[in-house]
Amino acid sequence: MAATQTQAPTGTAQRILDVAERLVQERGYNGFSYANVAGELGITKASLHYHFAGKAELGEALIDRYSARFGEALESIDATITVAGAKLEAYASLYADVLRGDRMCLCGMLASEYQTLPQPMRNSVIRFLDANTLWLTAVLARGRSEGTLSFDGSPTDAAQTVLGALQGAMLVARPYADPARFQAAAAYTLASLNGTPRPS
Amino acid sequence: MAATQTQAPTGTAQRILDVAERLVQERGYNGFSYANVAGELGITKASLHYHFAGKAELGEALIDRYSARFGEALESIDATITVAGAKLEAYASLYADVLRGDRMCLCGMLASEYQTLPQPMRNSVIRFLDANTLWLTAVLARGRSEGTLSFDGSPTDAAQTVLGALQGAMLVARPYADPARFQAAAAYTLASLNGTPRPS
DNA sequence: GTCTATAGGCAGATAGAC
DNA sequence: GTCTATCTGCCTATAGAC
Repeated sequence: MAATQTQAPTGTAQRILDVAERLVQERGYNGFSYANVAGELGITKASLHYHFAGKAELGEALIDRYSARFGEALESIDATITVAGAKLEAYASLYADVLRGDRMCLCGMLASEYQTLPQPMRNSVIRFLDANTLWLTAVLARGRSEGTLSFDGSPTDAAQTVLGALQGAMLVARPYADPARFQAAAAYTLASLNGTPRPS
Repeated sequence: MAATQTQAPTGTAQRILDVAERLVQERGYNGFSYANVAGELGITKASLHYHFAGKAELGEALIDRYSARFGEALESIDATITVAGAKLEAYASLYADVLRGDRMCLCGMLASEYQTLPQPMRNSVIRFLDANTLWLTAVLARGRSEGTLSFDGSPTDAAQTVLGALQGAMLVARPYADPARFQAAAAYTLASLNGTPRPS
């Protein structure tokens, strides 16, 4: 806990992660290079290798930090919102915030490149998707048992559907640079979970 | 119409497109190279440049052929299926077929890489998405006016939601190499459009 | 239409000075 | 921690022979 860092508010490693994260979200893991990151930070490629052994290690650190931050956001939702439907809206707005910066979800982007990723990065992507699915599953199950949400089938299937629908809504909204397109799809998806059970 | 081609059932250009298409669907536009394609076909990179001036032109040809084939599939659905709900199921099964080959939709993959694509490819991706949205919009509007489908809001919003949900379902199913994951999400999405109007 | 040969550039990565 | 210098390899692309 010693404050050996007096000059910089954030260390170099953090700034590297910040720039690389944005580049991956915008261009993909196969669409950015060490030269891009170094150029933006005004340092050399060699310096990057001091902080992250290689591109694969940087990529792994990227996902782990992103997952941790996302996990905190989910905990924050759980701590401040009790109604299931409102939790889902807060969840969707996390995605909307990402899209507003013309970015794709980091792990949605990496999911598209999954087959080209080094194994450690694959594992981290799966962990992110699993964590999100689990959180959504819990919210959906709770909401249905409380009678505020309504859907057929298992909560897990519904959770996977919601996760996919939000990721896909970002995917197709980005070429149009139109956040409203995401908003409409997100609202539509969540609306299908509201209300009383459908008549059979 | 002269049959100057006697040996090969399909020309070299077609086989280049076949291989490149699969590679882009599996690995993305930034994840494949001329060397990959040439290697699989047993020809040289230089030969590729005879058929396609550059990677950008190959990419454009890829999308245009894919869009044409997809358009034919949609026409086939229109010609053989009359019920809106069944049309949507047939549409979803087009995606399921793609996913079964461990592939992403070509244009879903390219949508993720949109910001790195040359302009002509961007235009072609947009055309694909627009064509799909238009087709879905017509099916959804017809289904609702006939009373076989039920949804709130504009048919266009619903169409964009369905398109995103299916693309996203492929996106998140692929890391798990689990087509059932897509099937569940697709079924769930389409089911939300069925039945009688929800009670308010 | 396919080849060999090669250009010119950028990729990720390393050694070693400061 | 950051630098210069350099390596090796792959990338897209072209010229020109066959």
